[in-house]
Amino acid sequence: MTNHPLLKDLNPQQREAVTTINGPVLVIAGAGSGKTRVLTYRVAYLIKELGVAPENILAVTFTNKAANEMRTRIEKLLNINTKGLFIGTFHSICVRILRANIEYLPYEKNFSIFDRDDQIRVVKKLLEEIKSRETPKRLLHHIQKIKAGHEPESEWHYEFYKKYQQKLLELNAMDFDDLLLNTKKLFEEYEDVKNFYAEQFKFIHVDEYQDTNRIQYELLRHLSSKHGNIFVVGDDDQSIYSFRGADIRNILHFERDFPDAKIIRLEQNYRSTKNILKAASVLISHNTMRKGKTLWTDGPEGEKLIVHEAFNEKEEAEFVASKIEELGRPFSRNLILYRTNAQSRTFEEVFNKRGLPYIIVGALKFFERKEIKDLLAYLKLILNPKDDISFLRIVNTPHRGIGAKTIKHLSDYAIQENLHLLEAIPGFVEFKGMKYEKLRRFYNLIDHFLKLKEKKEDVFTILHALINTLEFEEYIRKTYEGQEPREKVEGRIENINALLGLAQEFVISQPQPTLENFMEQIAVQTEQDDMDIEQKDRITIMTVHNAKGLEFENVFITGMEDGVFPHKSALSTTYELEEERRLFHVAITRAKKRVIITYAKERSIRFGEFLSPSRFLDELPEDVIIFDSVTKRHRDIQKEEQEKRQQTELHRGDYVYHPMFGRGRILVKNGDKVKVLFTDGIKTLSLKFANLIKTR
DNA sequence: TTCGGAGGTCTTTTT
DNA sequence: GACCTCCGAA
Repeated sequence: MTNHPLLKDLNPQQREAVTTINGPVLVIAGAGSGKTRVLTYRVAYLIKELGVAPENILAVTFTNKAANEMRTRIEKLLNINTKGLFIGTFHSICVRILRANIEYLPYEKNFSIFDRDDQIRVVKKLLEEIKSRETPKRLLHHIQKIKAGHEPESEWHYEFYKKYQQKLLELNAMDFDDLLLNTKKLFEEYEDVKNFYAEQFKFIHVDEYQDTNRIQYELLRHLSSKHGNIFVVGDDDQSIYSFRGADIRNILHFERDFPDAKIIRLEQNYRSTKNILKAASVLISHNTMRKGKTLWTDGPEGEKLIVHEAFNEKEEAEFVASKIEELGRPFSRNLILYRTNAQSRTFEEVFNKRGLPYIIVGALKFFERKEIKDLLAYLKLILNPKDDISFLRIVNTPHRGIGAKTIKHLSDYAIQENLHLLEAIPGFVEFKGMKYEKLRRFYNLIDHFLKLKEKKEDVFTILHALINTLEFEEYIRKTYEGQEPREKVEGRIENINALLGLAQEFVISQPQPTLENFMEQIAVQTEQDDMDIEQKDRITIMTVHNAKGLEFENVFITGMEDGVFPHKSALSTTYELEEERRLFHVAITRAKKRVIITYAKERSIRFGEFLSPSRFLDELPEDVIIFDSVTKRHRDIQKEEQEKRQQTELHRGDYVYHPMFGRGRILVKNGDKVKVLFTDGIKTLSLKFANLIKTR
């Protein structure tokens, strides 16, 4: 059996992982150790070699993209159709289960799924009624914490959470957390339902186990309660989602939670050079909360990691651009990473100026674009007329002269009559008279589409008619022309067509292309994934979080300053700081050949304040990194300065050093202000901000 | 009553 | 720059 052709391209540990079928298995898979391969081969092995029916296999991935990739790979490997196989994210699988068992829940089958934006709107709406100093974002954070099983911070927070849940129920809507929570509740309250799924899923696989949260863990316990064949893959050193409730203890305590679990370590790395691995290993060894493992490779030693100091973000981007030009084509070998999305802008500007092709992944995802969200809000309202949040979003988009006052009056009437906003319109107009003709027209518009939906028209027909009726393209043109460059406006139009294309594809590929089924798929599909399949030769730019699972020849890790990376909000506790370190570890291990790290002395988001290099840079082993010449000079000078202990008093006539202007001499000193003669002229500087260093 | 412009504030990561 | 609030014009 171990000679099966499927197994010949696996190393001994990978093979063991693939062929250990019964009972709980934890695979600790370091970066680049072939964990995706193990997962796909295992599923293939189950089907092909052991004759397991695809519908008895469940595979949970972290993103929809990963799910699609896995499915494609298995199909290639086995040359079969994987229709019956359950592959998806926790959220997409839960939606399927909820919809199939909706009669047990206080929701209707056409429930809306609220994303973060919708959630904020709900919280805001509730806040209007109560006066509070809390911001919607903070409150939402509290709500999510409570849902994740944390103790509420106060009775008041708990009360607010209850109100929020009540509101969602009224709107026939669930947020992302509810999808998981309600599934869990369903399993706990109806044993038959639980047993049905626990019976069906004889073999359970979970990818990225280090980033599962408590609810997901509990769901897995329920699902594995019959057969106990649970196979999880993860890397505690790559756990980077605790802010969203991921609980690293799930992976750290796996053996305790699932007794007799088999642990398999994949430590051979097939991706990076020795130098890169060494940097990553030494860095991560500073963490205390880890299972501990050592990655090794047969590969070459490779180049050292380069560190470059830039004066500001502009120069940082210029440096990266020059380096990429120097390395030459193909550009697609290069990945640029940063900690926060806000850092993307400078790269965009500089690359545009130089004519370098690039793609920013995830900055503004397809389904988060305004024009797409507006259209989806129409579809959501048509699907679920109780969805007041979507109603409010589009009642005056495109503009139809329905402003805040009108809405307020309608809303008062709706509350008084205990109706939802849309259904309140006819009565309200009758009651208040012709003044509200515009509302009536809006009602007729939606009503028309409700009828189309009831006639079971397909989603393409509905969306197409909607875009035409709204004259949506003209609206987009009118709104943005003159405001934005032409390509950007055309981009918006293209987005609309892309959504239409998606609907068309759905109609062709699905046996029942109803609005309901389309929205089910769309709601949990938050990436731009399939929208951008074109293979072009361009640089990839994204956050480190987005880079998980990817690999590139050259990786630029930018913005390595204290306060940016590690982020300033994560400096106070060891727990948070360790997560930032794992994040940096993820960044480094994306690289196959080269790692280039940059940091800036100044950044416009924190203007006037000079930044210091990230503390993580000091944790990298000295023998595998080199500072480029400019950086080295700056660092030497700073070191010298530190040795001399705190800044010496500066006087007229002193020689000084400035990070951008270089060496100079103080001509005039007046309190905090100094005039300094540099090689390229006289500058007036503030001692507080300029960070002048006395040299000589 | 609606709507657009001006001016102020804040900015982590995402299924 | 995204988002909010405030204010004056239509």
